[in-house]
Amino acid sequence: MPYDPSAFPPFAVTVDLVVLTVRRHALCALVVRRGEPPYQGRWALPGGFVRIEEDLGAAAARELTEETGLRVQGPDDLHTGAHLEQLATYGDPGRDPRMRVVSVAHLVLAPDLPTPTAGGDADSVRWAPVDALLPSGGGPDRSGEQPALLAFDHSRILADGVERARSKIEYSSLATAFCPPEFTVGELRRVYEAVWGVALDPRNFHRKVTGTPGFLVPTGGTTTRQGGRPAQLFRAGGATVLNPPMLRPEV
Amino acid sequence: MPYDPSAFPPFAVTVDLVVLTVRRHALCALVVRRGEPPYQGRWALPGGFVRIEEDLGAAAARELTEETGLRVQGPDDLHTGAHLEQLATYGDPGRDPRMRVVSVAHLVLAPDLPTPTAGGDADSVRWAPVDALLPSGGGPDRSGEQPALLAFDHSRILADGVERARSKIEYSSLATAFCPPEFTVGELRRVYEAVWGVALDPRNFHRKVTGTPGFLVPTGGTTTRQGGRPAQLFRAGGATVLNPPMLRPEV
DNA sequence: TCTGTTTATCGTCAGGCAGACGACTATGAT
DNA sequence: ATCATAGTCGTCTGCCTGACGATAAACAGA
Repeated sequence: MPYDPSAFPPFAVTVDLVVLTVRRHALCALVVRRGEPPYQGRWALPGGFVRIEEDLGAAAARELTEETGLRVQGPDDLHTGAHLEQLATYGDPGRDPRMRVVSVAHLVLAPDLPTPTAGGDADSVRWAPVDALLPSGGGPDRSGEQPALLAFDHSRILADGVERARSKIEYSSLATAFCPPEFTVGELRRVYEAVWGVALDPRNFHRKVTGTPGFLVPTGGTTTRQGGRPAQLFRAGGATVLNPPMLRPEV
Repeated sequence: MPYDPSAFPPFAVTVDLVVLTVRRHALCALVVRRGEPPYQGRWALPGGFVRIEEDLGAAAARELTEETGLRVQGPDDLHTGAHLEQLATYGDPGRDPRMRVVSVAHLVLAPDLPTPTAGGDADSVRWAPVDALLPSGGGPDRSGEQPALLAFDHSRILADGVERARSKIEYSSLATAFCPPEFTVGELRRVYEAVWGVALDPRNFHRKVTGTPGFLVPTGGTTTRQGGRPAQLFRAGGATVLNPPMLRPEV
């Protein structure tokens, strides 16, 4: 196809955000309530248009800050900000009834936060457990599937983001992105348990994470904020890949 | 940000294709020679504009067929066509000097083919070993890095696609997408060796792949097309994930 | 025909790692 | 003081993998 600059079809390009955190032993996603049609009053993923001179990742980081006040992890503050990565792009011609919109979805993993009411109005943005947003999260049996709870194709995007997070903490140290800068082995285990929805053996988990070089770095301090015996505090180490991986239990 | 349909910035949306195959023990990518500026005469990944009423995956499949004659694996012909999946989206404002182009890159894994001269003119499209296209394929030492050989940011896209293929054959049965419909264990092993650039022990490899349920299904036939003792022929089984995975050797 | 070469396939053995689970430690709550 | 809670250290067993020996079945060439 010869190049014809005057003939390219114009698209709207947006970023949508799957922002995940762990609150009260549950994996939660950030959702905003739509104030206008279509899907008025329904919950949706945060997002917005990409500006004409803006990189995709920068647009995602900007939308994140605008809607939640979260900052993205930079090269400096390696253990404070949230982790952001591109997830996938959704461009079905019918996904937005108004016009042709191609949305570059991004995945954000953030530690638990007081409450996400930074940019927009307070009660139109909130954390929702993903189990409530994706009812058929279980097996491959899709019979009796409920209609999607989220606007547009956002249920699909959320499901893809959750699955990415679930698989990525297997072979990377990304689970620490859900934790505060200093955390205990038990807190990290509860992250895995919430994201995977399973119970893990505390002893085997402790052996695995403390035995993986570069995963955890002890800070020297201890804490009893979880009750029980004081636990050592750790920071995330420099390792980004876990080899061998921490496989989630089957069945 | 309130929605304003008359104010969204218009983008051009394209698909770019990382088409990989294994030829003569080497991982090769499909490249086309550019006939017009910018980057006239340079090699680039195949691709083109997404049509205004066309899904992203459909656009990728269409471009693939137009430029190579390859057909994508459908639900019917499960073992003939090529595997296609979305790779990532590249939208840096400066990636195309002419205008703002957002490219949704796709990854295609195809069996070795006679020659890819279906659509365009013959000598402007060819298979090139990825080692030649990505000289610094080795370690993290990026000093003395050569300028990119491919046009635009296509070297980056190709590198991402190659890395995706290398990691994905670890934990999925996708390596069979590089093989003809019927293949031997040795041929499958040579695929792994070419993609990873390593030598694998034939005995351990044979034990692993034949012992993974659902990976390979014997057809009953044998072949000597590789020389030596006749080898059993297999088809790809129904399994898509390999558990435990086939980890590539370290070091 | 015999021998060497190539590829395929089966076995053996030792080390590493994960799951199951016992035992002990150090806090706070009652 | 006792209990409940959570953390940490060990043990044992079975599975998987890497290293490698041995055999089998074809072809090429002397």
